[in-house]
Amino acid sequence: MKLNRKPRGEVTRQAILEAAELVFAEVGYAAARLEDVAEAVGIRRPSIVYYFSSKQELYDAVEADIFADLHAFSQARLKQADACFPRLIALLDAWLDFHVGRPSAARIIQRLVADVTPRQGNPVQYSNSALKDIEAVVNEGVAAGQFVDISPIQLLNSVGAGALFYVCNAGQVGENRRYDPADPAELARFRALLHRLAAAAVRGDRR
Amino acid sequence: MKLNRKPRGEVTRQAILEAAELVFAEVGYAAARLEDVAEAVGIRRPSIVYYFSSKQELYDAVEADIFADLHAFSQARLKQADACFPRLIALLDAWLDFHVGRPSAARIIQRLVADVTPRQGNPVQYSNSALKDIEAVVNEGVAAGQFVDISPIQLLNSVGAGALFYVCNAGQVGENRRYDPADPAELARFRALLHRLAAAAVRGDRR
DNA sequence: ATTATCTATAGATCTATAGATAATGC
DNA sequence: ATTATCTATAGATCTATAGATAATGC
Repeated sequence: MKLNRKPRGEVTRQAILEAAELVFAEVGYAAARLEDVAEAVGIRRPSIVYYFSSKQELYDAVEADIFADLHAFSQARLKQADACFPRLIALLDAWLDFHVGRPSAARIIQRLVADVTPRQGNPVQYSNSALKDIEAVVNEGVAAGQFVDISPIQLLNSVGAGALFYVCNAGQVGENRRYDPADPAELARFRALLHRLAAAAVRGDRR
Repeated sequence: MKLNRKPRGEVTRQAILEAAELVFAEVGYAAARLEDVAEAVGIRRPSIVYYFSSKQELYDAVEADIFADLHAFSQARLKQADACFPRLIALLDAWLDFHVGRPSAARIIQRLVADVTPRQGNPVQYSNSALKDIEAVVNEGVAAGQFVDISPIQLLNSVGAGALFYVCNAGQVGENRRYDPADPAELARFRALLHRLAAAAVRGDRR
């Protein structure tokens, strides 16, 4: 049989995927040049086609990879929390840590949100797992009577958006406001802020 | 004298600016085609050059216009509030209402945040006014001892990001989660949520 | 033999530019 | 005369494709 389809090329394939993520993140799909991806990998541009038959297919693979990893990362964190609110915090922390550790993923998602018609017809083809993650956690809390009645999407758009902005905006706010999102003190401060916001979002106004 | 530089062409110039904002918002700078801008205006592509000498210059004009309008809109709202917290709310509401009323502007800013090196060297060339607006309001509240000690940029990245996401994400969350950001009930709910978050952000954890 | 990578080039697309022409206002 | 718009085209870029060639593993 000739089904052993995991030979040496797998290394190249993975290298292309990683390089492509960086390039797409930096300049976006349209401005991204396969030439740059190839150069980063150390191969010639047409060799990419051996693994990904088109630019779109390569981009799709990158996006699919990001959301698969984000989902797996989130689920691992969620396993460590039982109660409703700690689970929400665990998910938000997972997103924050994921994006801080992989800013290229954050930028790609940030661009995805900006697009009017992403994924041609099915905008959540790859992102659906993340949406379902937060829906599950929020609905669970609401059902248990521990959260006020809040829409998961509204929570996503407010508190959830924070992790992306925190990572993407670091170098965008001008020379004198620039910060390092991975700096422990800076990150701890932002995390504490997000936790306070999450509490305010689901526990209602208790002032 | 021949300095009366505001003739009939002004109408065309404005039309180009508006059409360009829509096109850039929809697909981003690189994928935007001047052909589409021209078509929307009802002129031929090369005529654009009579008003804007290059694609980049046209884009810059769009971005400058957006931030100038956002700043003016914000200042008008801020005039109506005196106390520190109401001023913060006034600013956040201004941003929310501005983006809801002009989603193309929201998308362009959303893309701006995703870019790694926007504005080639000076990323805040046009956005600085917005950053200064929120800095002023936050620092004012902190100085008056009415807000906890919070970084304006962290507030921007958390609560401030919400307005953009709320507008941009409306059609991106899948068929069954889609919403209309301009729907009064939906908007009122989101606004109330943002207000709660703003309170939690600046007033600290008072539970 | 199969897998992986390369050279060379066709084809598509878009911006920018040159230069002609039409419309408008004194 | 000045202002505004058009036609036609050069030039730059990038992706996709065809087809050759090299490297690897039985």
